[in-house]
Order: sequence, then structure tokens, then C-alpha cells
Amino acid sequence: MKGNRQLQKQATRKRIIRSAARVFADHGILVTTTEQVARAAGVAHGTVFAHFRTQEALIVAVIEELGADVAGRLHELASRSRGVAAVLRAHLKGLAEYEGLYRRLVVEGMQLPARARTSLVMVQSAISHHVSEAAEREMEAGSVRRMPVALLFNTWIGLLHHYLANADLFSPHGSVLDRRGPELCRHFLSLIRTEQNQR
Amino acid sequence: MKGNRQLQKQATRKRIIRSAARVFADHGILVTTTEQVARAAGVAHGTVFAHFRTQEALIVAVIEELGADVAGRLHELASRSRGVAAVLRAHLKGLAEYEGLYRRLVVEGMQLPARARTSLVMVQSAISHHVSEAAEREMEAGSVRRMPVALLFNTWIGLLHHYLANADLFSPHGSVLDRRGPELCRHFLSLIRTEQNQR
DNA sequence: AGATTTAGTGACTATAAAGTCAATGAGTTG
DNA sequence: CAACTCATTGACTTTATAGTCACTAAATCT
Repeated sequence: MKGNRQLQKQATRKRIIRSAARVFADHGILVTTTEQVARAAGVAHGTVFAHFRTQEALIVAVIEELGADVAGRLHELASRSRGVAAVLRAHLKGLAEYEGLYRRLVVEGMQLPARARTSLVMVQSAISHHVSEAAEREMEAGSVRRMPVALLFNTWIGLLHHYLANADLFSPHGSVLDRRGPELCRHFLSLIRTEQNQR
Repeated sequence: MKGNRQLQKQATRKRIIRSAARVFADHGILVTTTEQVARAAGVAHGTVFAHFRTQEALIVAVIEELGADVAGRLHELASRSRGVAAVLRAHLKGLAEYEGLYRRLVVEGMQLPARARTSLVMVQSAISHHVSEAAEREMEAGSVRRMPVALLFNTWIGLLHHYLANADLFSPHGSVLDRRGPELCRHFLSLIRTEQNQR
């Protein structure tokens, strides 16, 4: 067999990425050393560099994996949703699995390598697209106040990121998304809905 | 004279703090080295440590200076303001002078020493207090929708911080507060005001 | 089976940056 | 003016960590 060896290598690579993602989520991305990642993955320090030329390349790989996965998941969940409320719920649900790592992305975002930031922007573009479409439909129908969709979306993302970034304040133990997500959703909806359409 | 020497020392300390603030604002807080600060202040590397036991102590000193100043300024500006609109404008105006450094605080906030974070929290408490009071008055008067004031405030601060953190996106050259502040203000007000009170 | 390739290893190197300290000399005091 | 104090200096030490490389052993090839 020829593929066995390549397969093993890919498996090791995956293990490094997965372990890195866990350590990043627990302790932060930029403060994590390549040696911590190696230990978490159960490989030697040098092995990390056999798979990723630099630490930056590792970070990018981890975040691009998350980005691709979350963007896909969001697209799937959101494209079946008609109303803004459903899209927002889909957003929270799609993020839930990666909350720990996504939180670090939000917190350390601007200090991360450019290519890593791109992944975050892509995730936001995906959700922005669905939110904007649903919002425009509802503005047409009169259930959402007329306003620039960019501002509507930035208000939502700003609110959400503020809660994620300050999770230790808003939900000291356990997931902020679980504990505060529904409340944020309701509040934001009540802000953008016309008064006849409050429920 | 006895005081001349002490005076010189305090002047040097101030110069280090001011230079550090400038370098922090330009390049980031945590990526700035003590040697860069020394060079910017025109002193030797060792001098920085003659004034601050550790790098962390320097960072805390810089940020506490900003915190005290901004909090005072906000209090002054905001306590004369009756309505929410005026308080928000005061908020933006009070921040304007320190926009560069404040932006870094927002971006790096969670990774900074605990005492530095406290300064940020204090600034936010100051503004939160004024916003909440004005909002409650206006809810009573019927010009602002009824909602939990904490959520109202977090929506505002989340929106503002999102624009500050992504200033390079929202205003590639020059101040975001100048270029986007008024727009954010108007948008936020239209969200929280009752429909009869839109203007 | 013997030769060859390569995933993985871990000790080692290079580098950057925080923090130290003995020396200096300007300012202060008696 | 002589003695002393202390703010400032910058070369030096220490430490942390990214990245390298000669080597091992297991898989693959001929």
C-alpha cells in the first residue's frame, strides 16, 4: 500500500489542528506556544514544524478550518430561515459548537495574521448576507422598521461580540450563547420591529 | 533647592507615560517593547525600570491616566446633558481626544493586566450611569421605548466598540469617531425612540 | 531481502525582549 | 568647596520560545 503512510500523516496533521483548536479555545491563541500544541497533540515539538512551516501557518490553518465549517453550517441553517428571528437563532446555533474558539477570535481578532482575520470576515459576510436578505423582506412587509441594513447588521454583530468578548462578566460559568443568546435575540428583535409587530 | 531634582524626576516619569501612550496608540500596547518606549521618550532603557518596576506597571500607569482623565471628562460633559441624544454626543466627544489609545484598549482589552481592564470598566460605568439615567427619564416621558437599560447600554457600547475595533474597515484614514460617530448616534437613537418621536 | 524514502524526533541554535546593576555625574547639602 | 545623594545610564544576564537539523525507525519499493 502506498496511501497508508500519507493517511497517517494527514491524521497527525488533523490531530495537531484539533489539539491546537482546543488549547487556543482554553488559553488564547497568541499566548499558546508551539510546544504546548505539540504536547496537547502528543507529538514532538519538531513535528509541528514538519506540518506547518511557521506558527502563523498553524494558526491560519486552525482558523480557516473553523471558518469553513462555521460558514457552511451557517449557510445551511440560515438559508432555510425566512424571517430575521429565525436567521438570528440560526446564527447563534451555528456558532454554539465553536463558541470557545470563536470567542478568542473575536477578542484577539485584530492582532491575528491577516489570513486568519479573513476567515472571520468571511463568516461575518455569510451571516450578513442572510440577515440582510431577511431584514429587507421584513422591511418590505412592514414588520421591521426601515433602516440601512449595514447598520442593522453591525448593531447585531456588535452586541453579540460584546457579550462574547466579555463572557466572563455576562456568564462567568458556562456558555454565554446558551445563557444570554435568547435574551439578546429578543431584545434586538424588539429594537428593529415596528411597534405593531412586537410580540 | 530640594525640589528641583524631584521635579525633574516627575517630569521624566510624565514624559515616559506620554511617549508610551503615543507609541501604544500607534502600534498597539502589548506589541510595544520597553525599549521602544525608552527611545520614544528619549531616555535609556534602564530608566523605564527606574520609574516602573515592571512593564505591566507601566501599562497600568498609562491606562489609569487615560481612564481617570476620560472618566472625568465624560462626567463633566454628560452631567449637563438631559436627553439620551446629548449624552451619546458627549460620550463621543469625550472619547475623541484619546481615540487612538482607547481603540487599542478595546481591541486588546481582555489580554491586558487586570488593573488596566479595571480602568476600562470604570470609564464604561461612568458613561453607563449617565446613559441609563437619561434613558429612564425618556422612557418615563414616552419618547424612548421601554426596555432594560442594561441591554440598551450594551447595544450602544457594542455598536461603538465594533466600529472602533474595525476602524481600518469603517474609516481607513482618519478618525472613525469623526467620520461615523454622528451616523451611529442617529441610527441608535432611531432604534430606541418610539415611532412618534422619530425626527 | 535489501535499498530507499519519509514521518517523526528532540536536542540544539538563534533571537528577542524583560529586567538588573555597577558606574557616572549633575544636583544638593553642610 | 568637599561630601554625598540619587536620577540616569547602557552593557550585561536571564529567560522564553520559534525554528532547525542530523538522526531513527517504520513503511514502501524493486
